[in-house]
Amino acid sequence: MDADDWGLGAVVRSCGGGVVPGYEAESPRREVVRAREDPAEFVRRPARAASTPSSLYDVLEYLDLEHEQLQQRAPFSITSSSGCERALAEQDEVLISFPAAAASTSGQALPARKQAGRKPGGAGALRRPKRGKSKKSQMKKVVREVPVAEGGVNGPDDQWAWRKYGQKPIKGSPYPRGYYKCSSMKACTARKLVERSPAKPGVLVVTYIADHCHAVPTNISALAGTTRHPPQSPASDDTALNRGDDSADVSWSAAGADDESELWSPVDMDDFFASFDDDFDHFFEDDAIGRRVSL
DNA sequence: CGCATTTGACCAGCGC
DNA sequence: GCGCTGGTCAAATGCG
Repeated sequence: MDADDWGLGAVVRSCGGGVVPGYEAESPRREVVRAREDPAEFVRRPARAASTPSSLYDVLEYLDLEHEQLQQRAPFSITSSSGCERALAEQDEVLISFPAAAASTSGQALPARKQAGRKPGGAGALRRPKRGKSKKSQMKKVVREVPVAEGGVNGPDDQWAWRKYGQKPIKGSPYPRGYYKCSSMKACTARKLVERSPAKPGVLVVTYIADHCHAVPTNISALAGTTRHPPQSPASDDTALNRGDDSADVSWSAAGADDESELWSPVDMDDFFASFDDDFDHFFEDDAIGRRVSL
């Protein structure tokens, strides 16, 4: 693990919520602002680029803390499937709708489905029981609605390495839901659920569950092999997507459908940050937050 | 050969 | 208490 200094800090913060001595200097907000100021430079530096998602995660955590202000200032809306206040209070689940997506999903409550299903343990008699109190309800969930045009399978800012471990048709939705695990580290419990919004096929609902317990892979190219691309297996594509539902056009399959490139365009950091450029500017600099961003 | 994806089966939470 | 449904596992399969 060639943990980048910032990345490590981010991970530590992300996992434990604590602050590692020496890392606190680089606040997530500052990172975002920095990226905003010079996106090109931000992306140019591998470590920085890789830290983007962490930054956002950190920002999310920060936003959780400042949810009230956020509700009013954030360039994206935050709602919760279980009640905003409660969710924010318990850090239960947060829905983030970015402008582009919000436009098409305004007023639409997220799938907000119950957390049915067991926790770990798996199916089959051979599976480890792992009984006990379900941690699922305790896990932090970050739900994001992302326009398909704005991001790829992994979402607009997702540079983690994900491995698909399942796909299921969701009742009430013509689109199946893909289940992903962080493939960077076995011990990492971070997961991701990707599905299309039933009402808005152009919007992806990405649910991040749990935090990564490791640094973001600094070498992006190294991720190329983690999330395999278009399996080109004519059979697999169809069968996988058509089976169990009639989503014949569901080429979004995280596994990577052939026409994925049409639906999933690479993320342009400039565009990404530009969408809420000014808002963040105000948001972070506003004294109402209580802390001022020092640049 | 190694790794990711596919896919069917299983388990458990939740609603009725 | 039962059935439904979501979530996860792991064998099979395919690709690089």
